[in-house]
Amino acid sequence: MEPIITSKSWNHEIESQVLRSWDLENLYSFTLRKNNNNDNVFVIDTPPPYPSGKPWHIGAAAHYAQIDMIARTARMNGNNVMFPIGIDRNGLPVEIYTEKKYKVRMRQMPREKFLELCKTALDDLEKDMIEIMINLGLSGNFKEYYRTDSIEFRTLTQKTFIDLWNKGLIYISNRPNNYCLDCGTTISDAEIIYDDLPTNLFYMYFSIAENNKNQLVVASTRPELLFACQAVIINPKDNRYSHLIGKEVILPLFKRKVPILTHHSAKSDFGSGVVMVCSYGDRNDVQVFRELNLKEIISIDKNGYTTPFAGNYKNLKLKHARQKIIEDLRREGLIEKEENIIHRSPICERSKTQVEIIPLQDYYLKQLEYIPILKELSKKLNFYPPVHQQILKDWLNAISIDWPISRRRFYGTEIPVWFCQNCKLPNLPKSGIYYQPWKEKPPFATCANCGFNEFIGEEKTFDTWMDSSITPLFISKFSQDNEFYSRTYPATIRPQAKDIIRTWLYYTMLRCYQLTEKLSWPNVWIMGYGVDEKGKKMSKSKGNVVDPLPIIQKYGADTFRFWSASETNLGQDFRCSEQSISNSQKFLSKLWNLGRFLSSFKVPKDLSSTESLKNKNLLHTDKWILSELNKLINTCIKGYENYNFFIPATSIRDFTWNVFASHYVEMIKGRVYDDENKNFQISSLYTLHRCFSTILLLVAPICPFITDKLWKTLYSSESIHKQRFPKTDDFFKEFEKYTEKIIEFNSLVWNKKKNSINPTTGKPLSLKDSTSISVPSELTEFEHDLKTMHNIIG
RNA sequence: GGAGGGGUUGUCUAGACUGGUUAGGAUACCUGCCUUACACGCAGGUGGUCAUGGGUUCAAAUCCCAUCCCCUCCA
Repeated sequence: MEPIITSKSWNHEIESQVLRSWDLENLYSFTLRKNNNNDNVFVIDTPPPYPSGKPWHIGAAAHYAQIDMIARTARMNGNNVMFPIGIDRNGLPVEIYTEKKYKVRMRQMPREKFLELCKTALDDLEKDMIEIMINLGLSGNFKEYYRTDSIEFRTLTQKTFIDLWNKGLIYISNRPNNYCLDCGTTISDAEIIYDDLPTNLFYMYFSIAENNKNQLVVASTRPELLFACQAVIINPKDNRYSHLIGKEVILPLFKRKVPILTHHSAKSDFGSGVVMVCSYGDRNDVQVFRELNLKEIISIDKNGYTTPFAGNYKNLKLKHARQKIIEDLRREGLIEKEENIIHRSPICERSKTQVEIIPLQDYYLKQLEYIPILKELSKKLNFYPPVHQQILKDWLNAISIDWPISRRRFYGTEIPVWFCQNCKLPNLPKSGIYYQPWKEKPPFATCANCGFNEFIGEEKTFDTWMDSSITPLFISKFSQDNEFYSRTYPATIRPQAKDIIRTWLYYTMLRCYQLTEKLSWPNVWIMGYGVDEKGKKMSKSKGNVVDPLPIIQKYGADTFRFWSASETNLGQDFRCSEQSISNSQKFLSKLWNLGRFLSSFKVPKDLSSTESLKNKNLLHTDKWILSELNKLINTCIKGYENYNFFIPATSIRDFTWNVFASHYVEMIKGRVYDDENKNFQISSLYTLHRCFSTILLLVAPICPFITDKLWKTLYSSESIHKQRFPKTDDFFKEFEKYTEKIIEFNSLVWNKKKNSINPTTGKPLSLKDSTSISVPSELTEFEHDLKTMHNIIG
């Protein structure tokens, strides 16, 4: 019989045909079965990726490929799988991208216009991501993919804000924040880069208040902030100054008394070991002010001028104030010495000027009081792998302030608040509608507090995590469709990357608990990140980001997916090298060619029935490989139970290539072609197909394209993705013991032939040449197949 | 500075929780082979002080302590 499959290798261009067939069959659609409580609904809280620039990250593509394996695993276990697809589109990265791409400045153009540009940029970036996800074979809901900047999503974000505000969980407060004087705006930590810059370290004389004489030397790089100094600190272990603790010093020039306190952040070996704490020279000052409960003195205004607190030095550009203060200190002999040092300074990513820290009004979501309950809930979370639970645990122990949720940014969900022009108090609208207070009139006429009728709309937007932390609510139609919500919330599993446990995972737990009093999912699956060939994290600034698209186009999605699964264990970082991706292609080729071989032979009818197995009159070689196959099924099921695709991928490859193809197929070749001996032939054909169809089923979640193509070619018109995983049986367990002996014997024969010279050709014996060797007694039951395989005579 | 993860052949990686034959695989390299599925293949081979030092043990890649180095996150 001629093989149905003729091509000698798996052509990944077939993948697009397979994709079309899935679409036509509507294979992956999700609908709740009516009034069915045994629906086995399996909800994946898919991470909505952020289109922040090109190219998309190869590690991210691998991440989504594996999330799809979770969905396919669940389906093959008989679940009704809801696999939503979303795109996260709010926030800062796209603003920066837009500014660069269109060469504009966000604050130097109409807000409306800038938002339009961001949208255009996002649409463009999003297209690429969606295309990659589809081509990767993701079995998600692309027809109704959601965007976090859609009216529906933003309405929900605003609703949750309004609800939490009404519950008293949100407050407005003045707190120090990063501020770029040059750009005239608050900036987030993400916009700060650090640079080692030369500066002067001034050793200044402070006098002890008791006698106004004993002088204490304080070293600082920021003498211009002297007037905002509220304490000097010393390391508690530094015994040079222990006699001064609790006393006061007098500030030079300003003659104000401040206390001498201890704090662990003072480094004894830096400067004189005495540090002045001003509001605010750097991040550490902020922390010390908070921890030592110091009263802040606002030193700089939004325009970069010194405040009236600077006395003689008020209303000066910070630079001028610095010059003047240093001059005066020198003139009065208050400087012991000056040193040139290199200082690690925070720099604004765009203006390249130093970032200042000034207090600004922001919104805060209460989280501190929720930490104890979240700690309890986190114990109930199943982590895959368990080791990463620690990251969440550590974070829950590290949180020290409430969450600042407002940003002075444009492309985000607007904070739905209007301030009364008269009493200045905030007024909130009813939830359920999308509001844009920066350009809209409020949906109410008078102030709830004083009755005045003029308002100013809030211009700030939310931190993007305010949006993305409610994905489990959005996908379950929270507050929209109660029936749907009650059956899809909590979700089943949250798959996500390791580096956003402190943010996405934590914020989702917090927010969903505050809104529903439930844990948003019982299972969390954590993947490591894709690093470059040298093991370093990929980043745009390093320029080592690998674009997944050309790789997928070159090798195909299944190769990419198989590589991703077989590269490293769950949760570990994985190296991305084209070499190893290209190696994965070989396995698909192997699979394809096994299929080609099998496609020459008729498929037995009762292949999938386990019952028929017992009644078959199978030969020993066949029983042996079935015992090994059963071991494989066991291993794979265990791996899939933990959503650890490394285990099935590597064990399937090993079995298929190194046991099934190399030994079993070679052993039974004689029998499958031997039409004279029907019983022997039937036994081998049955076993061949049983093994191969099982392999296809087992690897289907990892390589959905090639398996579906082979499945439909050989076994059924119904897609492999409608099938269940194979079940184990122990019928032939006793044959496992032969594996090692069989491999050993085959190796022995191959070696013997290699080391024997064929007298006519003068070359080593070919594998088809005959030889004489005795089959060991323990393998007597396999003698027929072994002799045919090796052409053993005598 | 704090926390977490890791160091196994030229390169990548399994094994470590639960100590026990020759440390498994992939790739690269070398040698032979077109053998009725596959040269994207088959067969054979070279290559390892399991980071370093110490401890526990009859026995350590594995457990304990210390040190060094790398990566990531936070400051």
